[in-house]
Amino acid sequence: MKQTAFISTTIPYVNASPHLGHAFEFVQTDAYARHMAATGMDVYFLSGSDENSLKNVLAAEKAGISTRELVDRNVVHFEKLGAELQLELSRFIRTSVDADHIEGATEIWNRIAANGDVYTKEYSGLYCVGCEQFYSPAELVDGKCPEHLVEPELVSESNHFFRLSRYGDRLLEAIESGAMRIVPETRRNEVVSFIRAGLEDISISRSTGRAHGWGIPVPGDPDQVMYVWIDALTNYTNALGWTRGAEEYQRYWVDAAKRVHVMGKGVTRFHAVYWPAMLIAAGLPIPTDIMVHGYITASGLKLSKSTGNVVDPSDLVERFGADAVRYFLLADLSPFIDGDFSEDRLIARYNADLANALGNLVNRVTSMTVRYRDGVTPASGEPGEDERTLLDQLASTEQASVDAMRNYDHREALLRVWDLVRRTNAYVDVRAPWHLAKSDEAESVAALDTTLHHLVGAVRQLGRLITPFLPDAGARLLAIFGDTPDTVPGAADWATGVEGLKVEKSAPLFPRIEVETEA
RNA sequence: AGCGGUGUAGCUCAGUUGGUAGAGCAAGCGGCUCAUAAUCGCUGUGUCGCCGGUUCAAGUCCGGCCACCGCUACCA
Repeated sequence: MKQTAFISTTIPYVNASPHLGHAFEFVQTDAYARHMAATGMDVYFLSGSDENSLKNVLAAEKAGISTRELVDRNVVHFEKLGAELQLELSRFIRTSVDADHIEGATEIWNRIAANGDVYTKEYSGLYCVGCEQFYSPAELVDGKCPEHLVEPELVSESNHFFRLSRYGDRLLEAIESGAMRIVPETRRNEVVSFIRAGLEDISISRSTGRAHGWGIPVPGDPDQVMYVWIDALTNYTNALGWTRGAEEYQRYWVDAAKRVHVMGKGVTRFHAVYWPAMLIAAGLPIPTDIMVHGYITASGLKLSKSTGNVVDPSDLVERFGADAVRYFLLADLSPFIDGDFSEDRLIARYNADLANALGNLVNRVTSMTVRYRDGVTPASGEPGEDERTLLDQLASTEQASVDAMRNYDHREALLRVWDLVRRTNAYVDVRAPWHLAKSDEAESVAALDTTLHHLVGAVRQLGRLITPFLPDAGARLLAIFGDTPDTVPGAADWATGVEGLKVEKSAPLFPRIEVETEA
């Protein structure tokens, strides 16, 4: 029986087009999901869109269209980006459309209420009419809304509150016992100190009027709609159909070995505090892993529409391909802290690692196999010291890569895979097959056979190892040998099926990206 | 302000429990020709942010300082 796992991205607002940050989270999460699957787990990978936000309502009004229209129009860009980046999604959930989401959010609300954790309270705050949102005094600049530069009004409203204050100890226990792991450490520290400072209850509803009638109604209170905490966060379990007795919920949430949420640093608290507290209140299992990534700047500047510093990930995929974009995001950026994007860096990475190191390796190996052995991988002779060195590298690469991914460090994992790429290129030079091919002596013939056998074996393993990160490239590489990711054995059995593999000369896996140099 | 973190080769970063500073990229030199002008080997005198302390020995522990970043609630 396979172990099961659940993993999710956050669900972005769809009030604008996706930017590179969304692509980063998508690709990271996809790599984690594929890697877990590659290690034998049965994985459910969820993404979706947060459509009930007031921001969408305001964006629609500005555009002069209905909220429904805006949301339907924008969500397409996100789904399209997911497809372009080759995400292996189990589902893309839409919070304003999907009936099981609305049902699930309602049911969670009822469960929390039944647990005595919902109550009504007058909430008053400083409200900016222009922004249509409340500000805390700390957020104001000279007592004024930073956006509109007007003093906000003191507005009161009766809201439903969730007794978050009751859950501090249980959350700390979950974190400290390791039941809920927060990665990286620094985010964990932040969460712990936040909880230690004492939790206050949070408002979980808005007046229907203020929400412009957009949102999921609060059960038994038509004057209120659910606020984002319950509405958006519950998508994770709702997607699994938990209110409908769905087998998927049991399998991928309750019985799962891992329940992983991947998110940007800005929403850590909601996922590491509010959400698990609600789950505990509702009697559902809490996530096992909270993975927090950083933000991306572009050429040192914050991504922002106002500065015109926008990087459109779809455009990058179109120009450089999904492999190049995925590789840059996964190999060049830290999984945990802010990173910087520039086209130069993407191209440099692509050319150095994909085109030169790996792509050329595949090319030289296939070329030699075709030239010296008519494209049929020979049986190996007696392996020697050079082969042992190569195989040691294969074993340690496999292990290091798995260890790194266990800690969500995709950059480290790829770095280690490329150790094997380099080692394999070095092996070619040490063995110099082109010299061996010049002699008909039995010894040389056997040495060449042994060399080609190990080269094909190593390259095939590389195809398997890169597949979770670069699914398309992995598949294309393996196709050269008539393999698919499923037909390649693990590192320990690398030699299985190598003898007799037919190899055809093929076009370069990763054509170099040529940059015209300025005069 | 409180709490947490970062500051290591031109660039991006590793550096377990203290023991003569590392990787990749870039750059230079040499080799090879199977290969996408690719590849392989060799090459770094780096004040390990600054000052002081502990120690036979500190990037690695302690104190102070400087710079930058994150969190401190209903705001990605």
